[in-house]
Amino acid sequence: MTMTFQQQARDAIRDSGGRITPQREILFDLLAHVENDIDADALFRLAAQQDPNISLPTVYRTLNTLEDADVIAAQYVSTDHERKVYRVNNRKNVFHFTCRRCGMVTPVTSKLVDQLRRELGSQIGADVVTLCMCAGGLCEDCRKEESGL
Amino acid sequence: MTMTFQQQARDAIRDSGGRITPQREILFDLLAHVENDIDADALFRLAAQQDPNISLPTVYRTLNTLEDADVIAAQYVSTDHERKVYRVNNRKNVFHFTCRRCGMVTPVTSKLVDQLRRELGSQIGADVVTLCMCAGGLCEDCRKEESGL
DNA sequence: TTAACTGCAAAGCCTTTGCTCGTGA
DNA sequence: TCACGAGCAAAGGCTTTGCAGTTAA
Repeated sequence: MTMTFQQQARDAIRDSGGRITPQREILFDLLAHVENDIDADALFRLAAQQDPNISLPTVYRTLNTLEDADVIAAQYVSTDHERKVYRVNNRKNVFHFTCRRCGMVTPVTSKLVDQLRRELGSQIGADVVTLCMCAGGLCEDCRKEESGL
Repeated sequence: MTMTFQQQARDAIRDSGGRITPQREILFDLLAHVENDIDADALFRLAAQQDPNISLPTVYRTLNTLEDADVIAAQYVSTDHERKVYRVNNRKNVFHFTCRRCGMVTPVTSKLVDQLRRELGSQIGADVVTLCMCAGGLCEDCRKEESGL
């Protein structure tokens, strides 16, 4: 019996004493349909199409609430991590490679990530909930171009 | 024949058309002797002990220059990545676990990291230079305390 | 000489916070 | 009813940038 993301979100928020508002429902819906990651600003702009009065602080507050409730997870993606992105809590093994020359971002995945999470957990006795990884370097094309210089 | 970090830094900067200033020499020396990671502000305060006139923008500019030249690498450490830390380019397998409850930061290491870097490289054909990882969750003590609630 | 660097001050950028009004339960 | 959430505006915190004077090469 699977619960929709929206239901999970509502439950998690209510469980922590929070309330369900129209703005939050909009955000739950958007998050449920987001392909991969989304940052606060992009989410805000999508939400604004449905409710032009929604505010950026509301988006941030809702994202933080959902993050605290472990319904979504935050990661950094871009070359410089300059902005957080959020993701529904599944497919935690996907992370990103950013080419430092052309800036292209490639999603990558590896079974080693789960292995790493487990190893890490037993190493320090902690409960490793989030494992944020960002890889950087030269992509195949840029490597060729640089060696051709 | 090993080169000191200071020499590497000087060479890399000169190779890219940069100049060696007294401020930069101070920073090279400090970086060479830093145990693990250091953030811009901490480096700035150390440098200020040697030259009270050194400025934070100079520290940032030098760090960025060294990062561009691959002499140092930048990573994020704290729970929210709110600040970059820099590290001399070795011991790349060390990363950090931050407890989201007490905020304690534990350095961890794993052979899987190198494995992951290689797997990643062959997966996308890229040259994976940096692999920044940040783990988060509950540390052993906090886990006990939370379950005892 | 002259392009690069420095220090200062200010701007940028993302995110959070204070405050007052509104509203879900 | 009333504590929690929304919007607005402003503050925070780290990092970068514009500018005019200075300096390495």
